[in-house]
Amino acid sequence: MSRTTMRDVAREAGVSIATVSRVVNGVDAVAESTRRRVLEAIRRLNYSPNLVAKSLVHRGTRNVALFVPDIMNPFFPAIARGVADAVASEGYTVVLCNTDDSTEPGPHFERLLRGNFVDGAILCGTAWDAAPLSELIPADLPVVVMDRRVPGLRADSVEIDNRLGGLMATRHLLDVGCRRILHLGGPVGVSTAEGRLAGYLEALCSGAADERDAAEADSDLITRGPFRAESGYSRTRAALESGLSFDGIFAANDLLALGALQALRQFGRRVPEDVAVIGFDDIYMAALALPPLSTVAQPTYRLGTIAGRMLMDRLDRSASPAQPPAHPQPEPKRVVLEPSLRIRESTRRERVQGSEEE
Amino acid sequence: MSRTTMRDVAREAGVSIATVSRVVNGVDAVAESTRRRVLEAIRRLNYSPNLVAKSLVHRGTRNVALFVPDIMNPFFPAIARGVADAVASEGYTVVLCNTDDSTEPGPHFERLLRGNFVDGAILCGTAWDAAPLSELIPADLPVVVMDRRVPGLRADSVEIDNRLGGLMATRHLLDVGCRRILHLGGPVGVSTAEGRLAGYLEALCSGAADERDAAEADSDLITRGPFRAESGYSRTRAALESGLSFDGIFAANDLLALGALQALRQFGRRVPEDVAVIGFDDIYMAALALPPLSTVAQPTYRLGTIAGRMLMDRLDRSASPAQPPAHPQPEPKRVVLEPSLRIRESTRRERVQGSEEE
DNA sequence: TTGTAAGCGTTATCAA
DNA sequence: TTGATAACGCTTACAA
Repeated sequence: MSRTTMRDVAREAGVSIATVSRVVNGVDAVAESTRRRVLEAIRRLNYSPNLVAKSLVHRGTRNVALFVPDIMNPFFPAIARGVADAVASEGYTVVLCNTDDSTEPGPHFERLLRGNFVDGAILCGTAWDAAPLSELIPADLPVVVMDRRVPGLRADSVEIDNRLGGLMATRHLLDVGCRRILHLGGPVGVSTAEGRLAGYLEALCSGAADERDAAEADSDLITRGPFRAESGYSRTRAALESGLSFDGIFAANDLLALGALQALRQFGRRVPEDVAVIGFDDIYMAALALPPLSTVAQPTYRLGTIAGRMLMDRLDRSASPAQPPAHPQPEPKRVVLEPSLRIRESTRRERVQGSEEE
Repeated sequence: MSRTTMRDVAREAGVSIATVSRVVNGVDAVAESTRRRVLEAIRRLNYSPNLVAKSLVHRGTRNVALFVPDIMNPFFPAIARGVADAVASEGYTVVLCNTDDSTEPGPHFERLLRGNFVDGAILCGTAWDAAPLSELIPADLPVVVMDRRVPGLRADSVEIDNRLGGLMATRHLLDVGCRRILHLGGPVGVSTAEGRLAGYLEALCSGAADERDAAEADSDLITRGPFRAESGYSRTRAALESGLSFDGIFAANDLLALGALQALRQFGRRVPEDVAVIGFDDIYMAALALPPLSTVAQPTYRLGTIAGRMLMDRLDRSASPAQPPAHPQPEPKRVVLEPSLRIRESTRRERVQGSEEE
């Protein structure tokens, strides 16, 4: 009834369990004849080693945990795939957990990380504070944070330059002639949202210094809320109904922008003629939108592979016996990638002035 | 340096390791005073139990494996989420593996299923044969198959009625006046693709019996190939270039349909006026396409939750000590869901005759 | 109510 | 080249 074990194989082959272990792992050197006998017994019994037992001895499952807010959100599958591919090359598999934007690590986190079920973890887009995290994460378990930052957490991180992205988006809108740009911002306190807003403000301020008629940085033009399409829809609708005037929208992500597009269409505003719209992320729906949505692209798959690699590096290091004497753990690494502008129909209109940029 | 164990807690609290186990698991009854001492020691030492060791004793990790072709394919995230939610309610987590349409189970499969790293598995859209699978899958490890069927494998399964879906799609096209319907089929031998094609043929044959001018079932109108957008594009383009005449397209999935839309646009064919197009799956991009794509919707999230639940049921059963005497394992269950027609712009034109169906 | 000790299925050390 | 045997961290009879 139960699965066959090494003991069974040993009995079948008439050798000790230690010898079976040796041939299974290919260590030590076994006489060719016994080796053959053992292999034969393994085949006959259809044996395969129990990795849980192995993990107990080695103190390492070859699993890593990946936490994302929601795998159904089109931003995350490519990241998940990137991580999976990166770690698969070292024989690791990924345990996927949806956090649903919970404000603190849940039971899954506890179970996996503290229960030794994974050797490392990647936190993507989580909204958890550094304090509870640092307390919960075992000292010997490497973690890499991506997308959102977790200020104060001592961990490797990968992200894009969100400020720069916000700057690029807003400058582009200014370039195509927008003067009053509505910002559909992300949640307050979330690093990605804050960065994009900072870029927006920076573009507006430096823009005003130009000779061109100053674009306005009006606090009425800034709204904050969840990164969801409905929120983009309702906030744009509210702006439209309140009679607020604006000729451009910079949405902090594509979902928000898609919602905005819908509201605009409903109110008979033409895009890009009446209002130009740009989003952030470049999820594939962006290219398919009506009209196709300009956006600031993130290299999601690559972000995933980088995070995966960083984790593998830490794992290799902690596995190697030779600890450098100075720091037991090297300083956290931080990689910041540059986003890139993807211009499509939603902002394509004749330039107001100069500034060639294709 | 190493993680704190029960032994440490026992020493700290001045009790035996068995007692610590008792209070951690809340069994047996411990004197309130010692219980408090143990709890206090746990807190001081920041102890949490090692689940790998626990799994070894209990012969069960609370993990299940989910195999999908590619989590980046928009059809799968909702399934993954459905599975995750269903199993999370019983304290299970999911290990995600991308199979990339490999023709046989890879090392991950071996590792996870045979290495006792998961208690069960869900195979979604895999293209593996029953023979290697049944040999590889341990007898005591429940598996549920979804999306594609694996003929000959003794396992629970969840799927939609693909033949019915093909029938509905084709009938709808006939209803809006199409007479020569190009079928962009999926790969040969894949159950979903075969089912949809069968429905297409059935609709055409029964349609011809009507008094209405017979729709043609021309073998030139049937193409087969991978479920990918590029394939839909190139096959449609080839049909267009060869001068083949058709006034409707039934694509075996949305990705194929999206590709077809692109080719049609490039050749100046109007959709739906010149050719009506319908897809299959209802991935969210479908609604955002240009024009919005009619399609046969699959309840993906629900498919996932059902598969997850089926697996949980098997797991509960195998955990319970009371084995029914007759069959050690009850017969495989099979649930087949009905797809539903989602009509959008890509087929919206005046009906040719009767057949109200909104 | 508590402790001792025998597993769970491996690996690894030490003798033989 | 092989075999005992003590871990790995926990659960669970069985005794006390």
